[in-house]
Amino acid sequence: MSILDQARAQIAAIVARAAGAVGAELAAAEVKIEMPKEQSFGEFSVNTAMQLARQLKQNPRAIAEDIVKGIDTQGTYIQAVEIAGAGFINFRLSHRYYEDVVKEILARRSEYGKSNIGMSKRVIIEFVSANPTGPVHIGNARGGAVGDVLAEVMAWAGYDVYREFYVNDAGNQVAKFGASLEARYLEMFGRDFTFPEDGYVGDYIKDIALEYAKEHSGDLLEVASDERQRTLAQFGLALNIADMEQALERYGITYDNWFRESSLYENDKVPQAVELIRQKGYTYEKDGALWFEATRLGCDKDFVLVRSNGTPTYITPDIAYHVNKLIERNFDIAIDILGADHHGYVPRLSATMEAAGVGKDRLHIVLTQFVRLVRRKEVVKMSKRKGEIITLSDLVSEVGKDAARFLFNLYNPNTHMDFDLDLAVEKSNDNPVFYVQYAHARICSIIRQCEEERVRSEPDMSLLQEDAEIALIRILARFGEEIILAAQHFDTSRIPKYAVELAAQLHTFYNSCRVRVEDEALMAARIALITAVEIVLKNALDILGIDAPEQM
RNA sequence: GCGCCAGUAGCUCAGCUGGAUAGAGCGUUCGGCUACGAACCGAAAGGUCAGGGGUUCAAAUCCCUUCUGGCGUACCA
Repeated sequence: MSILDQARAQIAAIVARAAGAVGAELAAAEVKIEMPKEQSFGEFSVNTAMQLARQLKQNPRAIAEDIVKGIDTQGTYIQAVEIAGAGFINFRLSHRYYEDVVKEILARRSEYGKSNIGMSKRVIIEFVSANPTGPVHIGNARGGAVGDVLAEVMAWAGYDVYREFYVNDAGNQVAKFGASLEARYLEMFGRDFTFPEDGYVGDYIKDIALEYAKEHSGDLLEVASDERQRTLAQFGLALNIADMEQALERYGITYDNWFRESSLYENDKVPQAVELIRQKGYTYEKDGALWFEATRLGCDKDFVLVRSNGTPTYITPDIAYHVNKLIERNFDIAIDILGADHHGYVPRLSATMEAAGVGKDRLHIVLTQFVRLVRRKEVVKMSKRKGEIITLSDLVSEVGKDAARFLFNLYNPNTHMDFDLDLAVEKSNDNPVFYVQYAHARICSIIRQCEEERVRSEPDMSLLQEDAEIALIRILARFGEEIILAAQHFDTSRIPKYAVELAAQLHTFYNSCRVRVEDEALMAARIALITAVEIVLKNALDILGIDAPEQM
C-alpha cells in the first residue's frame, strides 16, 4: 500500500468511527476523500458532514463539529483537523508523511506508481487495425498513440495486457484492392484495362504493381482475371502489412499479435458465430436474410447478419472476432480503440456480445474523435479519393514520435482536436513535450554536478520545509492515483497532464530553492527530492513511450 | 426525423462519479540571469462555463429544452 493510500485509509477509518459516534451509519468505504488542489485546505478533505446533513436533519457545520470532536488521530499521519467552508473537514498531515513519500519513491524507483487494482485480469486491447490495402494514415495515428499508452497504463495498474492488431484481409475492400492493382499492372504492360469505379487511387498502388512486376515479371498477363487479382492482392497485402509494422514500430508500437480476419473464414468461425447467436434465440429470418434482434437489447433497430444471398454483412466477422477474443481465448476484458465514425456501431456490437452471453463490463470501446492537422494556421486538407493522404510515417518524420505520442494523448480521446504540426516541432515553452523533457534533463544536469561535490550525508527529508518543496512532494504522492484513474476511465490524457504539472512545479522549485548549497545536509535532502522527481518523470514518460533525455 | 459526441478566457484545451475564489499553456502587458540549464520563473489583464428552465444545503458538472458544429442512422465497410 502506498503512503498516500495509507494516509487515506487512516482518514476513512477515523471519520467512519467518529460518524458512528454521532449517530450516523457510515462505512469506511463510503467516506469520500478528496484531495483539494488548494494547499491551504490541507492534504485531504472530506464532505461527510454535508452528506449526512439530510439524514441527521442538522446543519452540516454542526455535524462537522461533532465529528471532529470524536476524532482520534493517535498513530496516524494526521496532524490537524479543521472545519471550513460549508462543512468540509480538512486534514493537515504531519511532515513525516512527506518524508515517507520521498523515501517510498527512492525505494521503489521504476516500480513507483504501479498498483494491482487490475488483479492480473487478462486484457486484450485492439487498436489502429488500419485497412491493410494502404499505408497507416494520420487518422490512425491518434488511435495508435492512445491505444498503446492505454495498454501501458493498464499494465501499470496491474492488468495482464495483450496488444493486438486486427488485419482486415478479407472481404470487399481486399477485392477492390486486387482489382485496382490489376488495372495498374495491366497498364504497366500496355494492356487494355479498366480502372475500377471506386478503386484505390494512391501512388502506392502503382508502386506495388511495379514491385510485383520486378519480382515476377509478366507472369500474370495470361492468367484469368480472377486469379490475377487474388495473387496481386495477396502480394500487396504482404507488402503493406510489413510496411505498417515498420511504420508502427517507428512510432513506438509493437504488437503481441497480428490477427488475420481471413483466419476466421478459414476456420469457419464466421458461420459458427452466427450459429451461436442463433442458438441464443436472438435471430429471425425476413426477406431471405438472417436478422439480429437488436431492439430486444436496447438498439433502435434490428440489423442483418447474413444477406439473402448467403454472404455475411460487415459486422458478422467482427462478431466472430469478438467471440474469439472473449469466449474462445477467454480474455477477461476486451478494449477496442475505434474512430468516432464508428460510434453508431458500438451499441450494435455490444448487443451481439450480450446476446452471446458475454457480460456487459467485459467489452469496452474507446472512441477517438477526428484530428484536424494544422500547418501555418491552416487546416491541412486531405483527400482519400484523390490519394492525397498524410501517412503515419510522414508524421513521425516531420514531428518525431515523442511529440506525436505526447500531443495525441494530451487531450481526452473523446474531444475533437487540432494537431499543430508547427507547434509539435517547436523547441520552446509553447511545446509541452519539450517542457517536460527539459525538466528531466535539467534535473539530470544538477545531479551530475552535485555528484562531483561528493556529498557524504545521508539525506534527512525533515529538512524539506519550503512551500515549493512540499508542493512538489504533494504532486509526487499522487502519481499512482493518476494511473489508476486513467485506467478506470480509459483516459490516457491524465498522464501527460500530470507530467506537465510535475514539470512546472519542478521549475518553480528550481527558481526558488537552490540544490547546490553550502549546507551539505540540506543539499543531500534536496538531491533526494529532485531524484524522486526524476524517477517519477521518467516513469510517466515511459508510460507514454517517450524518451526521457538526460541532456538536450 | 431519430441517435451519439462536442460547445468553458482572443487561441488550444483542463475541470464534468455535484463541493470551497472556474484553471493551465499560448498570445498581450510588466518584471527576473556575475548563482545548480532563461528550452526557465514571477506578476497583471482577460469569463453571461452556448441560451433558457429545473433538481438541492451546493450546478460548468445531474435532468428537460432551444441553438450551433462534427458524426452516425444500408442486405456499404
